[in-house]
Amino acid sequence: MARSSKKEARKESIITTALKLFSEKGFYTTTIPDIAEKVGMSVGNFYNYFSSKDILAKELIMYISSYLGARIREINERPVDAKTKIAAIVSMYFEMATEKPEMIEYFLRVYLSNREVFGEGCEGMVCVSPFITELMLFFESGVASGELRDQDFFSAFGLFMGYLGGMVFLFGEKILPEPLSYYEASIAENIYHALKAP
Amino acid sequence: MARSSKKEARKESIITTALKLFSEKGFYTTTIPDIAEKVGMSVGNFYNYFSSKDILAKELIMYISSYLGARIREINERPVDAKTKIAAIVSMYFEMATEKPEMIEYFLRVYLSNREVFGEGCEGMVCVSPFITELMLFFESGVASGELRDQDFFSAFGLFMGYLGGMVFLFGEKILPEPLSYYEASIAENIYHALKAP
Amino acid sequence: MARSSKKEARKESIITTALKLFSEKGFYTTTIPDIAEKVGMSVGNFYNYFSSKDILAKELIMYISSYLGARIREINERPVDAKTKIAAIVSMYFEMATEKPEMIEYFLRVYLSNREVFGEGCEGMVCVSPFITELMLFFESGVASGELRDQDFFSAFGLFMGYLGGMVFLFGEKILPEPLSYYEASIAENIYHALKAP
Amino acid sequence: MARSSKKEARKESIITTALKLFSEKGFYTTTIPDIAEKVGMSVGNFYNYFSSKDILAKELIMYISSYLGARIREINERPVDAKTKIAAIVSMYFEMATEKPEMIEYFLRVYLSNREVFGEGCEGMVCVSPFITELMLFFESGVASGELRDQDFFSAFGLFMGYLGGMVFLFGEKILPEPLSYYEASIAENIYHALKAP
DNA sequence: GATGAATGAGCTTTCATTCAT
DNA sequence: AATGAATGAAAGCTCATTCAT
Repeated sequence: MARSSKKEARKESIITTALKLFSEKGFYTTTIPDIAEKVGMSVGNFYNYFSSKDILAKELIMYISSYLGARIREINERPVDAKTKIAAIVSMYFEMATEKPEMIEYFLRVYLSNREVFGEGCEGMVCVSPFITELMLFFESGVASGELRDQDFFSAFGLFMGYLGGMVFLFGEKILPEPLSYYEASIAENIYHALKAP
Repeated sequence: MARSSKKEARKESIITTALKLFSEKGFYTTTIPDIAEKVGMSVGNFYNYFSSKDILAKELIMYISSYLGARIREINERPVDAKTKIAAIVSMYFEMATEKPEMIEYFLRVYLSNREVFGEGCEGMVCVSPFITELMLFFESGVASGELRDQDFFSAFGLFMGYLGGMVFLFGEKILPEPLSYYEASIAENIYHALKAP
Repeated sequence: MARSSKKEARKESIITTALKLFSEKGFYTTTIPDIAEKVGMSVGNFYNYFSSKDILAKELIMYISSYLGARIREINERPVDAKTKIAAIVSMYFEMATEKPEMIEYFLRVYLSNREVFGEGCEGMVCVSPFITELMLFFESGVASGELRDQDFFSAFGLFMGYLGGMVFLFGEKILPEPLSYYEASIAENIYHALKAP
Repeated sequence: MARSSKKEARKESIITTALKLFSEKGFYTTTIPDIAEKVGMSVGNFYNYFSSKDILAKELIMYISSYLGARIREINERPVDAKTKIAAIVSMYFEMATEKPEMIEYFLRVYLSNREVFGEGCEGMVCVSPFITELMLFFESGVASGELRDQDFFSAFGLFMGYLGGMVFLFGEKILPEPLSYYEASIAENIYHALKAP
């Protein structure tokens, strides 16, 4: 147990480090030696944990998707109306982008932009399904309760993810004159207006 | 004159080809030999037109930004209300994404996701300003005429670009069950609801 | 005693497995982890039995040579003429190549083709002497009895081993249209004609 | 023309060098840097001539097979009897093994012993057919003229190649007490006895 | 005796870029 | 303006071997 838990910890450590490096420097400009060195491990040993760079990348996106999915699920389960949930999701997303920017940056800059890497094994949205599923549940329950307009799911999903992603991009590029939290309220409002039932 | 116009044509040909390759295969997986070969030119000669791969990448994004900016300007100049303009912009954007996907894909997958490359020379939004400027003009005139709510520009900009970009991503990943045009109306409506004055 | 016999069994198990893997996949493309895994043993423990990959290789060839030598000795001891012995040797060799191909394949593909590995410790024919010695005895007794022409030993030895080895190669490459046994008679005849006294 | 002939010369130089190194040190223990250095070329440039180590290996065996085939064809065309041709082939083979040992050593130690490498692209005997074809022609014409016994081709082929190969092996291992030429006559005689019509 | 994580040197291959022609 | 051979640094990955447990 000491054995396996130590190995588990080391694996976790690679995940954290790789996430940081990939999201900061990009997938192709981050090398395995970079990662190994920052973890404090030999290059050879890295491959005892992940059998290739691509496989590491795929495990990372699944890790992130589960994490994000869990955060949204938690919001979904609250006994509040859709408007409040929207605000909570925006707030949570921006908080993550501010405090753990690696995750969202990885999602936006590595996962979405490097098809070649996530090709096989991540067809469609498999690698990202926990997160999408939760968003779908949120939307459907809002429609069911009559709060949200019954529209195509992808129109709604694109709005949510594109909008939030776009803001985080602008933030990451240091283009926004204010911190993300500054925009929270107006964005939540915009989304609510866009989705609410007439 | 014949001289320089031939050179200009050759340069244009590199731009077109590189755009296609970068947007299809990504920046790092496209090599200079790839580009040169497809243009029908030697590798050495390529460097007579662009002094490095990075510089080519930067010229490309400026080329795209000008093109997109011009298309929006043309819409801005029409004597119609903001709601109609929104519909026209969405329509134009999706038409481009469908017919000349290279441009928008390049913007989303190469420009937005490879900081390292566009670092110096494209600080802030310089490389993309023609396009942003036009969007800003659209928004300001809508506010001035009382049609749109007076809100932070970036909240509005992020909505526009993030939303449209997100949809094109989903389309590019072949996740959308319908063609982009199918979503046009509902997306324009969502944007209008999000931005309109109360 | 239980101890050491268990160790002996484990060592035998490594030998058998390594023989199979080396002869199938080649020396350099077979790794110690490959062997250890197939034996059901840890990599570290492997080194308690053989102190290096090269040493394992050398022990294998000696193991094979002893085995082959013993089979020929047994034929040598039969009270029959040289012609019959030739047939018996050919038959035994092909039978082995058909039923335990590892041994002969190892001899042909690993031992004969990887000098670097068998360099020191196997100079000349030390690692293979039991087998050669027996063949020499066969030849000398045939000459002594007047059945075989008195010629240079190596001319005769090369004929024997080269011919049989060549056929097994062709067989291993699946080039022979028939099973080895099909050629047995004509090959024994060819060898006999080549060696017999005028 | 100057261009391409210079490139051709450089390619020839790689072939010669690689042949020497592979046959001396083995396929896996010879590295691309080894080859490049000995040719006086950068590692990168090597790949402008051969797109992989495996492909180099395959081109080498075809090069050798053509060469050997041509030498045998020349003998086949002489207006002499089969016995004389056998002597000529043995002599030619041993001369090559003595003066250009790389070729025959490569054939024996690299081609015959590294299936993995010559797998696809060299199925059956495609990579070696010019040489085999000539030997087949020799044999068939000997049978047609009534000089040689009509037997299975592979029995005869294995005798020829195995025997000669075996001798060269012994020679390469420095096991033969005499130079190859010493054995020439007796070997040609053995082969003739083995193959001749009764 | 047994484990398997860890090391580190080295391998094949790639590619932006240069430069003699 | 045009060619493409040449460079060299660096990348991803492998593997025999060691060693703390």
